[in-house]
Amino acid sequence: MQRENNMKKDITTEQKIKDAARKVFMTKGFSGCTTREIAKSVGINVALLNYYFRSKGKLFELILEAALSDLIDGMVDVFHQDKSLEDKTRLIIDKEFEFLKKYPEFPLFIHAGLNQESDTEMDLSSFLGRLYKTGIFEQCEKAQAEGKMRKVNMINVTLLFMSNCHFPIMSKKLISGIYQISEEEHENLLIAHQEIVKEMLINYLFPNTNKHA
Amino acid sequence: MQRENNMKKDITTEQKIKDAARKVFMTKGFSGCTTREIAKSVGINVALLNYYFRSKGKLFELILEAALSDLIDGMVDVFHQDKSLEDKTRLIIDKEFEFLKKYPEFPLFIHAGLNQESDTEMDLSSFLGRLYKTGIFEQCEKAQAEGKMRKVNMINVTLLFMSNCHFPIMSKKLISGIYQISEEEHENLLIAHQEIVKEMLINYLFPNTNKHA
DNA sequence: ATCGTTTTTAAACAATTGTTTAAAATAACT
DNA sequence: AGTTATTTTAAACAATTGTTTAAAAACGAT
Repeated sequence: MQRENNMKKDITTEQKIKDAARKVFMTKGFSGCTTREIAKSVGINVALLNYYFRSKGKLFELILEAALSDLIDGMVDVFHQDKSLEDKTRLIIDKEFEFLKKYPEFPLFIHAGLNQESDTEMDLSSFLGRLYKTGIFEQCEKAQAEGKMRKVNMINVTLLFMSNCHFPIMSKKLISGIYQISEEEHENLLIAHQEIVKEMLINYLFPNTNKHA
Repeated sequence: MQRENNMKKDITTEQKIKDAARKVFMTKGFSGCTTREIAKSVGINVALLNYYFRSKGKLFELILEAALSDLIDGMVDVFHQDKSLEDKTRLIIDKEFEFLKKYPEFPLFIHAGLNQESDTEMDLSSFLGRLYKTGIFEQCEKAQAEGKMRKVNMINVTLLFMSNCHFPIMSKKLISGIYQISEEEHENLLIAHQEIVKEMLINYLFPNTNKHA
């Protein structure tokens, strides 16, 4: 009965901790930060952190799982719409770039987080069901059977999308470090890249409907 | 004069530490491991670690820099050859996949490592020169002027290559977790993906010379 | 063998870590 | 009001952290 009755300060302490933990974990990683750091950023005592969540690890697991859920949510939102696969492709790339520009630490956090967990392997199987329910796989199968979409395994398709959306964001330091470009130049780079990825993926996945140039 | 005279046990202690540190840092990250853990894996005392390298941070910086150098080396090797851009494309993708399958932690280590350094921002400018000296940029410029290569900024090209080679490897846990596939299935997935990436990038970058299907 | 240098170790350092305990403050309920 | 349950805190906990100090061991040259 911790959640039901907080109408006044509609942001509960538990939620405040989660928010702060998310921010800190995202930027510094699990072992890169301390519980005291999180507590301080909320303005509470360290012990309160273990009062709500049992341990640092449990809290981290919670944040990571929520982040993964957000990731799937973004895809599900688009898949669920009544649009052509080409439109969905453009839409999902735009949404992904927009989201990731806002939270650039997201991809690195996810992957580093999944590799950190030595004890409990996180169960990701539930996410597949949510994707299935959008009907995206059937839509692709149908398009592939009709020759409108290239016959590529859906896991490979997923990989193509994620690779070309997530990596450009997470490689900011490497790319701008090697090519010696400013913050602003990197932003423009990403804007251009977003269009490149859209065209490349559409050309590759739907070659027949898009013979141009 | 630490290096010159070790003909007997041709692997010096300093090098043994570096090797062990590389392995540990790669899999656990900077703050995910301890100096004692590294020392133990070498079979030496902790103090010896600070005797050769001044601190944990210094050692990490060294390892990270070496890894980045390896990354560039792989590209330089291919760029330097006397081959068509299409051939170089295929070659570099094959090499990259081969290398990354051997060291799957590599991409995550690089990016997490670059984001860790709060104190000293690593200088990556030297790498650009090594790429320039291969003549790859001129070769691309010429091909672009002749209409043989799509007019895309070279940084975007770099991004396309790295995205599609590095991300598939580093996302292993996420992908095989969501799609519930085994180790072996993931290996096959990567083998298929390698070909997909090759075809997609060549089709996109060299559209005129490769109109097929 | 002996002396000086380099390499390696054991031990200790102070600081920080995640977590727990017990008490205080706040809120809820009657 | 008073009593109970919930929330929050201060303090302490044992363990671990990166690093240093001083001594020992191994080595090289004479």
